[in-house]
Amino acid sequence: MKNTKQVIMDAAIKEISEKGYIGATMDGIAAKAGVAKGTLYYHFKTKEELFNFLVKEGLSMIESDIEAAVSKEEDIIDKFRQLCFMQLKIIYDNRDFFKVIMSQLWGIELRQTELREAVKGYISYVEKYIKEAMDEEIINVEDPHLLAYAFFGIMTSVTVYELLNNREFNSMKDAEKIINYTLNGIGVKPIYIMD
Amino acid sequence: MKNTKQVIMDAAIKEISEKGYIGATMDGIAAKAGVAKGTLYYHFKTKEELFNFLVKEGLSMIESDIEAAVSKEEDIIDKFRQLCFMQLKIIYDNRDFFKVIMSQLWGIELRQTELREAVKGYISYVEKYIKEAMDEEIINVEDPHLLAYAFFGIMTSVTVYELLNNREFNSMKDAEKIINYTLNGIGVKPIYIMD
DNA sequence: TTATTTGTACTGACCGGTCAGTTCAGTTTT
DNA sequence: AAAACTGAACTGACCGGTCAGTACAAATAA
Repeated sequence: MKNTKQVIMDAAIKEISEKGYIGATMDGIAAKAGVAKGTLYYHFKTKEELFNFLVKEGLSMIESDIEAAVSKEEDIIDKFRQLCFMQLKIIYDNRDFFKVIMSQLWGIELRQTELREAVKGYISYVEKYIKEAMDEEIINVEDPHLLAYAFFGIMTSVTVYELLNNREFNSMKDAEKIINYTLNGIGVKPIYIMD
Repeated sequence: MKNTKQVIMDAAIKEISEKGYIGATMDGIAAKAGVAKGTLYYHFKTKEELFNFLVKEGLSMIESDIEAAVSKEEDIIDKFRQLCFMQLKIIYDNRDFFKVIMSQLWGIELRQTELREAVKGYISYVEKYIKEAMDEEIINVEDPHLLAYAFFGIMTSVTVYELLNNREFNSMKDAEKIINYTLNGIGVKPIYIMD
């Protein structure tokens, strides 16, 4: 039998990804988890606590997965490639979790501002690699901070893409395309805009 | 005196951008609009109807604004530049509306699947321009469909960026950078990943 | 024994939606 | 001109359903 806390968290991710934080009900989560409502409150004091725990767990899991894959590579180009690829893969594999993040990123409630801080931390982590790649002259960007966000945006689009076309995202192949666009751009020849 | 329906819609955008659709209350919207709750129901049958109306209005407003700016340009390069720039500008200028869209894009409720269809339509509209730019050999992409989504993702990141750094996004300057990355890429030299 | 889980029943705050009534700028009647 | 009427816009108290969280006695697992 699986760990109850984990079962509850998976159910919560599913429920919240479908209905949003407020729309998700504790009864619904209990039903999806196949446990009694009391069990939820045995493991988590409140709905809010369940949510915060789930976010923290999920993000740190993702970060360590990426770290593991990236640090394994020796070559800096391979590292950067891995970073891009792993992000796409993990987001695709954890679509529901990512939907939870995306849907809860925008408001002014405490849980949302806290979530944003957590995401900010994650983006900084990516930025670190961008800077590293810059130092090694693999890539060349004027504003690595802005780029880290643009990067995050591209990742987002994967989930949007899959959601809007409900066709399976071919992570291997499509990741390759996106990495290619990112590195080489889409312009036929360099075009400098406005100055 | 301003049009009441418009006042209500502005208030609703503000409220929903802060609390999400379910978190937003009709009482809260009424308070923000400075009208009685009954007035809301005089103009809109239900909360859902108010939301749908607001989304439809907002998206079509954005599309026509972009269309106006883009079609004004003669040169195809200028058109593409305008498309990029206008998207960034409009999203930045209508942050709250965009937050509403982003927070409601993810669930399985009817209003959410409908919203996704609307956004899908908008992305197709952008894709049309990408294809046009391809035909004119301004840009070169293997998969314009995927690119249109990546494009959408980059736009997203603008709002995330501003939200996470609560610093003003310098739309003119930062849009330029993003357009530049998009066209030229960030790679120092072409790198072909995995094959 | 102790920790965990169950299921039922309950509470009370909150919120979408209702509706009887108000306000008031016109319009018609006398 | 004064009185009576109309209808669109608006008001806010109220009702009914929903749901987070509580309570707890009994069962099961470790």
